[in-house]
Amino acid sequence: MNAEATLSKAEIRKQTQCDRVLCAALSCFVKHGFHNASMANIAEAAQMSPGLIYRYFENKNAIILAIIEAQLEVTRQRIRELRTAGDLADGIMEYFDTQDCGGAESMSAALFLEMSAEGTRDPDIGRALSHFDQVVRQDMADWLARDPAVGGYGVPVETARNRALCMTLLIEGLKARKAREPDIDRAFLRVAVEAMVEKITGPC
Amino acid sequence: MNAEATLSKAEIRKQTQCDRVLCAALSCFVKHGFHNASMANIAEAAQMSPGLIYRYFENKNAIILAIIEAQLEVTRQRIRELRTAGDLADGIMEYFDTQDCGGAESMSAALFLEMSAEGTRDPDIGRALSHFDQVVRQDMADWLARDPAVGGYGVPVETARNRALCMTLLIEGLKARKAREPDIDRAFLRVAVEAMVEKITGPC
Amino acid sequence: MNAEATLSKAEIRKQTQCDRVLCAALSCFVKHGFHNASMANIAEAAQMSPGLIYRYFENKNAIILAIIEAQLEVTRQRIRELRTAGDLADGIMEYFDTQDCGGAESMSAALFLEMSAEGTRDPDIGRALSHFDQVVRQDMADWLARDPAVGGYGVPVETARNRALCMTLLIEGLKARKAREPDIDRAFLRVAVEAMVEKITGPC
Amino acid sequence: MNAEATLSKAEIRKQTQCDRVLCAALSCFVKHGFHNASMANIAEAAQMSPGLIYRYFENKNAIILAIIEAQLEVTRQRIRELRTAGDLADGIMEYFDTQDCGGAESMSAALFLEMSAEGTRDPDIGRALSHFDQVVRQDMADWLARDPAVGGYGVPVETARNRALCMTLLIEGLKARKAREPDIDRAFLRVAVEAMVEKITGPC
DNA sequence: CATGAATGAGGATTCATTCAT
DNA sequence: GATGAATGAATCCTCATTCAT
Repeated sequence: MNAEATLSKAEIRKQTQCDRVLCAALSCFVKHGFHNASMANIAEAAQMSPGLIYRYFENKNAIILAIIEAQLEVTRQRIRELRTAGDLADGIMEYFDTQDCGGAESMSAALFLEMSAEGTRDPDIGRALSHFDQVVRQDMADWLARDPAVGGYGVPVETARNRALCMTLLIEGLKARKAREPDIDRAFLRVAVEAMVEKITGPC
Repeated sequence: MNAEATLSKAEIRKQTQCDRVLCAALSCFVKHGFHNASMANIAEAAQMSPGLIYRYFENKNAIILAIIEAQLEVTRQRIRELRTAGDLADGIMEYFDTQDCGGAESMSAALFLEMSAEGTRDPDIGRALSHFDQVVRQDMADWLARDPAVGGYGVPVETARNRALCMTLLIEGLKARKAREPDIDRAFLRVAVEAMVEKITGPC
Repeated sequence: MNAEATLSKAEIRKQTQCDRVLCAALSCFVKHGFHNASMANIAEAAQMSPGLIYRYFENKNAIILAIIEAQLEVTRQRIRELRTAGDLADGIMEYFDTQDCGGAESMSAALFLEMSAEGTRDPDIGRALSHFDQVVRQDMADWLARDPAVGGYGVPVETARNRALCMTLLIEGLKARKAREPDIDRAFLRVAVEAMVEKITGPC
Repeated sequence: MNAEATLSKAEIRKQTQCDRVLCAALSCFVKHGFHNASMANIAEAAQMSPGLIYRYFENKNAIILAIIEAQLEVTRQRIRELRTAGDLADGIMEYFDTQDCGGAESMSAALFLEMSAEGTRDPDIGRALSHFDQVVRQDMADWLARDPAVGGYGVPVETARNRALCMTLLIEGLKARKAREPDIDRAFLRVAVEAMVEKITGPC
């Protein structure tokens, strides 16, 4: 019991420290980009020594891996919130608007793109992203298939996964746009999003 | 005449060398990513000494800038070809299929994403991409607005630009997918693309 | 107390390391010249890795800047010693004799000239040298103006600054000579110095 | 005769080309400093190809050597002109005022210092400077010793060489000043020069 | 003669990672 | 656990010099 409590305390500590690193790393990656953010930058942002980071993460790559994994939960939560939003177009526009909120809770569009590219080269990252997408798309499909009475769109199960893929294409298209044209006229963009959303939620 | 021929020869040489560098650089960037490809890599791929590259390009950055500009022409040409393609969905699927053809004629999806992210940090790249998008989207809009008799879709001019934005979102969404899930079931992906395309070419 | 001691230890370490770099750099600059001394040379002389130097100095330029500043103190001290020297001509001859003592405490004549030239091109160095000269010339003027009873020469204040300039011209002339003709007959040189010194300390 | 004429023509050509390089090099060295001026800079200034320079000079060092030699004549001429100047102080102030005349006929103060430092490291340059000084100082001595009736100062031969050394110290001191404090108050400087000159031309 | 493309070694600087304290 | 000094390989870029044309 005593031992267990001690261990637990240690584990909590570890978790806290990991979070601190992750949080700092995310904000550095967002600010400078993955390749230009140095471990020294991260250490400073996390208010710890560079050496200490290596107690919690094997190397720089492991940090990015952990960030991707952590994003999975954030994203699933966001999808759950999408369900309760009045309008899907609004919900999806959020992906354009909020993705680089100064805070550290979410990847910026640029970092998202950078990671996607990195996954092409680094198998670990590739796998992590693949898993991420798998889970997220299933969540989306489940939701689209759900009965409208409980906030779904009643899309037939067999189409739902395809519509989820449409959503993915749309959302990722939006992220690319956000990176390339952050000041695009929002109203104009929304019209485009609405058109696509109609197709996603519409009849087959 | 002689002088002209001499000058011309020198200019041809210069053009050839520039192309060699661009070609080599593109393949290195595609293979290793922009940040991980070193000038030494590029020099080796171009079969020249590192120093020589600097006779043709001011620095590493100038090389991607040139690549982006070169891509503009490739892309406009591709759009022109889209017009003659029987089916738009097929044409757009090409963006998924052909983007990292081993050769050096085209950016891979990953490099496209990387550049988009980079444009966020580097103003020169940002400007180049912005110009790229501007031109390409206008080309698309023009085409969508053209009369069906000449291979267009007769979309009202005022909607055409918005539909062009939809196409952009779709195409960039596809590029992200290509990077993250290169082995996705093509048929399944095509269904999604068709759905979106319908919206783009359909009635208002 | 403990914290204070720890901090102090770190600062001492930093000071020691800075000194080590400065010392090594000075000896490299003296031996090879500023432009031909590489950071690798300096690192080797300082028995550290090249990278470590950058923990203590922002770049190569910052090193000479620091050397110049350090020289200011050395020079002021030398001027103070001049006062107690029996004969000013002897004191000034020291500038010819001791300037490239093997050790690292002082710039060689050659490095002095090199820095003076460099100050023409690099504004930071220019400013550092300007400040150096300002302070040193004032010290000299103060001393010349001081009452002979306390080791001065009783030169009227209004002339003292001009006589200080004369001393500067003489000393810098000597440094140039040292660089160009290190083996000049000392006795012969001393005669010349004496002649000039007479003018500096003599009546108006 | 024909052969001789041809040879002569070739030699004239060679001389012209050498001069062009020397002129260009001097202006580059003055502008950028010896170490920062590249052969490419010089070639551009001389309006010839880099390769061609090597037909006339073995390497960069040989250029500086030739410049030093060429300066000897310029300097001797200047000394001859000094004789006719009404006032020696004025003549010497010229060394401060005209040394970096935009043109290429004369070394800037900075380049003079740089060369002096370089002579410390490069034996060839060292020898060239040594010879330069030898000749120049003898010219000065001769002049100081000459009868006032023919524009000299009638300084006893045995003192004249020493006074010439004084002049050298003064002139080189001025050059150092010019580099370090180009905007010094000229009137103030002249007072100092006058004081020293008095000693040089005065009675023993 | 003349060109200027080409070389490749060398320079300053950065940074992920380690390890003595 | 925590520090941060230390390493050293790797990066981008420059430039004196050569040589095919």
